Amino acid sequence: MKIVFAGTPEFAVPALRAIYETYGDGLVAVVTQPDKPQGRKGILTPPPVKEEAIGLGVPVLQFPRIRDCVPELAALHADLMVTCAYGQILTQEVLDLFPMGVWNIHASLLPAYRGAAPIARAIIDGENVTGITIMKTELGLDTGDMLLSKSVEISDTDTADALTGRLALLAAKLIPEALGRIGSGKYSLIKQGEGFTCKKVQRTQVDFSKSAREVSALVRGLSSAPGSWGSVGGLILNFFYALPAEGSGAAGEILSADPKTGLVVACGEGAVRISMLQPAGGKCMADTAFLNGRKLQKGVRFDQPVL
RNA sequence: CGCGGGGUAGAGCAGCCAGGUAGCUCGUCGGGCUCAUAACCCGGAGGUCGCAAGUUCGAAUCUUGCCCCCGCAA
Repeated sequence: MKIVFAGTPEFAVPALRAIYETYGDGLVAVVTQPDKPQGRKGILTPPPVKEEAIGLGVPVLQFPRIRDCVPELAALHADLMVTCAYGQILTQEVLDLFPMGVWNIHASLLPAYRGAAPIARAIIDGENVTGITIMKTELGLDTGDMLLSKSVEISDTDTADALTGRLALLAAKLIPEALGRIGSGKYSLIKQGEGFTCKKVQRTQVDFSKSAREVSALVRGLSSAPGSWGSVGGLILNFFYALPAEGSGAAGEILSADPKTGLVVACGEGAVRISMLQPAGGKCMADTAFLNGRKLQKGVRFDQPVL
């Protein structure tokens, strides 16, 4: 069975590795997004999947638009393709290249959270369970029939990073099993019910008028990318971790800001302790470390987002 | 040449503009007090002030060059 793997970010790396370990040379090529300029200096950075593929010695293909590169893909004469956070929409032409189909690894329990950023969305929404679904890819966005899925619990202290890591490992565990079934031809698919599609998440200014629970979920869901932030006294702070804490006050009011108790900010309902943050120009640090050097006045309020 | 912040003790910062004894908070180590502590009191250790050159009697501080880190934006 000749397999092509299409994926891009860190999330796809364990799955790629699992396929390589199971099928070895059966993994004939890895398709990934082109290197993108990153950072202030615009350094061209290869996506994680590319680096992993090179390490494994698997040929790498990077198409600016995969739909324009059907001949190159066809030349591989592969039997099937696995996609995992590849980052490009496939066309029917692409799908038709693979006799055994194109299969997608998606980080949610479909039909919930189709589309982009399912992991961040699940945390932000306060879900307590999500998972991995492996499904047949069709033209609709994550609407194909499901082969198998497995759930993972979300704790109310989870960050997107942590959850992404766990889901990536689960994906790596499931994909060999899925490919085994597909290879044997003995499998059945389940149709998806009514679902919804979510959009990409953006860097968001925290609205402290929401409840502590919601604020915490937002911060954890966007940590560490694309991030949530707030501004107080002309200072921009990126938030990495926040949990509900004791206290109450006007939304955005700093209830405590000393190195012992940490940074506690009042929300519309309850309060949150922002325990990991990053000042503009600085590194990510604990609130206690931050407060050792920068004094924040108790009672001062964080700016509310302008709508 | 996209805009901007920064590099001073293990951590986070002040000091720089108006050169002249290396400071603060936290941590750490030792001692004291307390039934107790995110408590308090006393004491100690710990620093090539990013690197190099220059100006000067004297540079963390002024000048020039270089290295590194980071926030936005893309």
